[in-house]
Amino acid sequence: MAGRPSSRAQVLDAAAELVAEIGARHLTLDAVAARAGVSKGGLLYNFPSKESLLQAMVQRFVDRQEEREREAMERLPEGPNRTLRAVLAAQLERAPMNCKAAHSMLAAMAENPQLLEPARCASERAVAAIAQESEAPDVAVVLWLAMEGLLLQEILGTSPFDGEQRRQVVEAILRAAEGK
Amino acid sequence: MAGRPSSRAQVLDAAAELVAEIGARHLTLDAVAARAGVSKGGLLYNFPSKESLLQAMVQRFVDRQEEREREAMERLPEGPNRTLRAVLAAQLERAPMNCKAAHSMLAAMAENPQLLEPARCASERAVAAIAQESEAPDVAVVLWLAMEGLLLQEILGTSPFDGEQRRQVVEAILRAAEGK
DNA sequence: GTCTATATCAAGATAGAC
DNA sequence: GTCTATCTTGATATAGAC
Repeated sequence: MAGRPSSRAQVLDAAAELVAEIGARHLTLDAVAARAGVSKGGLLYNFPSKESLLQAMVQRFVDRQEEREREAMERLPEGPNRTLRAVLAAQLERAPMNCKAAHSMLAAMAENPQLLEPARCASERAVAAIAQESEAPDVAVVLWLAMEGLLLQEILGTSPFDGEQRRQVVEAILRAAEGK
Repeated sequence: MAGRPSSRAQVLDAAAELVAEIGARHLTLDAVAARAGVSKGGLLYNFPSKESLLQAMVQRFVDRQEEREREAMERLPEGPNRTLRAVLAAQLERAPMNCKAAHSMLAAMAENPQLLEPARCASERAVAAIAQESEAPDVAVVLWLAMEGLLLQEILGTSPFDGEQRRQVVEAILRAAEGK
């Protein structure tokens, strides 16, 4: 499935970057090809249709997200809400605006809302794991939702927080997850 | 600015409904005109460009949201976090899937991310009001974020909750806002 | 103020050479 | 596996009648 790095990775990166810059509706195969440094023909060899490109973008985003969560899980000390803290750390502790990849979701949504199904399933898995391990499942899920809210707002560009405010909010979420 | 009801309201309703059904990228002027029962020429008389239509959609969404918040504010008893509770009630206590109007945001975002600026400003106002009245501003903002997360996930179609789970989460958020 | 054309162009996808 | 055409459609916007 992920054989040679080839142009595939380049194309997926280019597409994700472009959405953030020009809006999901203007994400054209021409623009993606140009940005990725391949021709439209070459692009369509790897992804036979625009939908298949968007599908791959969503899948890669979900895969990477879960990988970051596993990594965070391993380096975190034991304690209550370990999974929750891992998910929060994995998603929150990156530069606010460094979430270009997340724009993949918007492009997919704009083309065909059903393409986001893999993301919905990933959320289901995350919430199930978080709720199961927690002594206060409701609180844990609310904290997970707050993180999602912050991230989604940043993707949409509607976050009302400046850098310092964001830092404070993130702190508050993480603190609550530690049970303080 | 909002002179006669004319076709404007019909058009805005039709457009918002359509996004949810066919995806932001397929929201065409033809489709909007057909759904609204006007011709494309008639549509373009009211909204001289697609962007101006989307701009109006965003503005109306924001206005209605703040209006609901004011209404909720009036009917809520005094007590701690009154503004927060009003905002939460206004946004959460409607049918989960009855948020067609919210899809206006996605259509605008897909066309031009800058069109969401009025929404960002509205969030800024909301957060400022919520934080100012609260004795624990950080907690209040986290709860607001959780609500935003739930709503945005529902708009995107990535919410992992079924009806009963959603009810529970909403309960948990509202309870926390009451300081319990 | 609303309609019916129609000009114009952008974008997805195909065909076939290299 | 990547490229350069090219076909075809669909969508924005304009012009001008009613």
